[in-house]
Amino acid sequence: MSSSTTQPNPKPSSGARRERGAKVRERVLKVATDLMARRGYAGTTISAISKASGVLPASIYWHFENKEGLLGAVIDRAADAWFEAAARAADQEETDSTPEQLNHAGFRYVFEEAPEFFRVLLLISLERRDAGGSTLESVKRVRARFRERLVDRLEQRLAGSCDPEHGHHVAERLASLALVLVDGSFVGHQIDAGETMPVEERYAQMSWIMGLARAALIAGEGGAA
Amino acid sequence: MSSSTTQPNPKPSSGARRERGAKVRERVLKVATDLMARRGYAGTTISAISKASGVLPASIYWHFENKEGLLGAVIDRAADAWFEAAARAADQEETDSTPEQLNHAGFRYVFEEAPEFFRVLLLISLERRDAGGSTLESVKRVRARFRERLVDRLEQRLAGSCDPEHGHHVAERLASLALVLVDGSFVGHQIDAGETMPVEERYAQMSWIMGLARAALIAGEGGAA
Amino acid sequence: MSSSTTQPNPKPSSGARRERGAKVRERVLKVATDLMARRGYAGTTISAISKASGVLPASIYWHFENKEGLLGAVIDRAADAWFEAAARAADQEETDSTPEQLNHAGFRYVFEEAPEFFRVLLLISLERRDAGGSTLESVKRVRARFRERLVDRLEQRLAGSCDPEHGHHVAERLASLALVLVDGSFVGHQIDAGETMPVEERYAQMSWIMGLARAALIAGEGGAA
Amino acid sequence: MSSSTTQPNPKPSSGARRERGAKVRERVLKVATDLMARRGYAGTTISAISKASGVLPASIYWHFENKEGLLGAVIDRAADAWFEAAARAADQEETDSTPEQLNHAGFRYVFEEAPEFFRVLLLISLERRDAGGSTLESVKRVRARFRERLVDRLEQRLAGSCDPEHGHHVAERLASLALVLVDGSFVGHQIDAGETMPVEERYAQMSWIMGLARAALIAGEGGAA
DNA sequence: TATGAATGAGCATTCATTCAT
DNA sequence: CATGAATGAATGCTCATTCAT
Repeated sequence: MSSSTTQPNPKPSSGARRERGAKVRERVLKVATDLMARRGYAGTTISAISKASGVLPASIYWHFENKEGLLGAVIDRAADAWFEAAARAADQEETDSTPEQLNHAGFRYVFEEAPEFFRVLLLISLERRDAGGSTLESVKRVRARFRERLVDRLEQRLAGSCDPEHGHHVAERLASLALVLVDGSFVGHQIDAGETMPVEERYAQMSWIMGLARAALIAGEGGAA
Repeated sequence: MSSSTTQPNPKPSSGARRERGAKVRERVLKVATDLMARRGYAGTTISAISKASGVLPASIYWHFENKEGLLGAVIDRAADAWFEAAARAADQEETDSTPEQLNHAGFRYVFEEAPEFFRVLLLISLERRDAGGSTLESVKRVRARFRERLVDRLEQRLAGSCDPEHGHHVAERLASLALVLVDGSFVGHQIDAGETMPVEERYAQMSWIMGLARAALIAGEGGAA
Repeated sequence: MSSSTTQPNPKPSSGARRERGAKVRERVLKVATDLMARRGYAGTTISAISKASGVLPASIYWHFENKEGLLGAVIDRAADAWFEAAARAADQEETDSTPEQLNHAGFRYVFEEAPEFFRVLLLISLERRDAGGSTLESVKRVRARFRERLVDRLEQRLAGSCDPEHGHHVAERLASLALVLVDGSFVGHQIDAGETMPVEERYAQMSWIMGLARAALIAGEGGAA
Repeated sequence: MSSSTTQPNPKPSSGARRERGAKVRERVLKVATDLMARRGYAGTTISAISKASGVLPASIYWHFENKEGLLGAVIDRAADAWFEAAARAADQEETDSTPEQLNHAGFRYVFEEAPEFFRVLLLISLERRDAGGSTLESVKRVRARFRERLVDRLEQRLAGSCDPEHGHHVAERLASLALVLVDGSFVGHQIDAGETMPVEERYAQMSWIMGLARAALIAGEGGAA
């Protein structure tokens, strides 16, 4: 997953050279992610990336086939970071008591420590809807995989509360809801920058709703679906 | 807010001529909204707008000072449309029974009939966060005003269910939640284009959650806030 | 001479109307002279003239056939002002005692009160050397006529000092010198804005040299020509 | 001052490649000087420079930051050429007998061989008076330095004719006069293109006046200052 | 691999000018 | 006469990209 979309010249070369090359590549990727997360794809120029990273344009083109390829790599990297955050959250899960509290660590990571990964995914998928290419597909894949993981986790948690079949259904509905809540909270947070609602409160709101929904679903009040 | 969209009669003048100008202005504005909603600000070129609208670039600059100024007009127009949708929804409200069902018409309008207004607001506020200028402020203002309206409406609806003071508090929390749900649903819908969840289902999900939250808040189970 | 080069629509019209039109024309001409004297012809745009004069571009085109025609009018006006200054200086001449002191009033007028007339002539003739058209010819004509006038005046003054034939020759050489001195002093003054040499000193320098040259020429030491 | 004109070896680098770049830069600079000297800054377009030099606009922008930056380089280059001419004239000075004859070679060089350097300095300083930026300052600096050089040279020449203190004063007055005469002669020559007065005659006139002024100043008849 | 230089298409914007009212 | 609107060519400049060293 992290071995990106396009990579024209990954010659083995001498070793130390290669390491330096990888470092340059990483620096470019970081800067590109930052810029694209703030200005979008079209608003981010190669020369801006060059200036901010100190890597000459021609060198950027040595590491990535073209701007589109660089975008692919940025997306892959964001996806990786996303799942890394999910994994990190999973490690702390043991201590959490209710399923709706899962991912507190992940939530904070995504919202506060490295929001550029989520931002870039969101922004790119809004901005490049009709620009042919695989970007939108990539984002969809990330989201689908994230959702699956969520469903699994929720299913395990619900194992004791209801029978397996019902459990799976409940897990799926909760996962969908979680996605909506995360998306909505993130967007709101990006727009108001915490002015109308601090991150912690957003998290609390989300947990609260997840709790209500879980209870309602287990009790059988499923709403419209 | 609706000032820049329609220019009734700034000067006595000839009439027919001015009218044609206003029509051109409106056509440009519509095309610009469409394009910016799909490609973002940076990705939308004046010449693309020109081609799609049939209005020459130089004429576009007669109607709008800048690309930036055009963006401002686009945002104002989107805001107007937004509140128009809200008003339209309010007219149908009488027949709805529960407060969480309010805005079904508005929801459908925004999600299906004219999603570009919401899209452009969302996209622009993500894309142009650090590009100085008033765009982000405009979007914030629209959202704040929308939220206030929601609070008012909800408060009226809750009048019978609890005492006024508590009612206001409940209305505010429900409004915040509604914003999160609308944002999240919209983003999800934009990304999956209805593949993983049809619009109706998204609306049902939202109503269901709003209902749960209302019940819980009235009962006093307020979650973390 | 003041009834300019091009004038597309001088319809007789109603009288009061015509007077207002003449005022507008004059305002445009004044602003155009100012701007062209500072930014040159190419650097002065119709819309800049419009903004500075409050006359709409379309109206400017009603008074002048095109930008080139406006330039012609500007030059004519500057020439008029130039000769007006010369005439004004001639009136005060009686009190002056030596021929080299003639034009003190004119000198001050041109250098301090209305330098834009000289400036525009100078600038345009440098700037538009190879832009076909009559501008350069106009400037040459002004200068030639000014020189003739100078020669006449000087000849009268020298009448008592030497025989007519010699007198004419001396007057011509003095006139040439005067032109060089005025040009050079003006250019220097425009560049240093009086910092290295105040206007009065420049005038004194010029008078001093004119005196030396007259004495030398009358005495028969004619230099190389 | 000569810094921006020639770029010897800022970095070790490949050599042949850089040399070609420097040549292109020089070609652009030459063409830009020519055009700006004839049409002024505003009248000289980048695409005109491109067409006349065979260098693509984008390449011009590789060598110069701006049109303004290009102008700066043009001015520096003109200043260099100016002092080069002065130096060339100084070499031939030994054979000249009187101080007023100094610079005959320089005079001819500036008036006939490479008048564009003087023209561009003159034209730009008239045209861009209120266009903020350092252009006017640059021209002032060039003129000041030129004047200092003149004063030095004249002082040496006058060493035998009068005491040092008086000599310095005389030299300063003669230098001021020389500047006026050169400016005026050049402007006149540019306007009439030698029609009313051939270059040689202008030079003779200037020498004659310088001789008269020197004699008068040494004799103590200093005019008004 | 990194660098200086080039390239051609495209960008936002302004130009001089015209026309109908 | 003045005004709002249009027009097409040009402007200064940046873009993504390539190439030779």
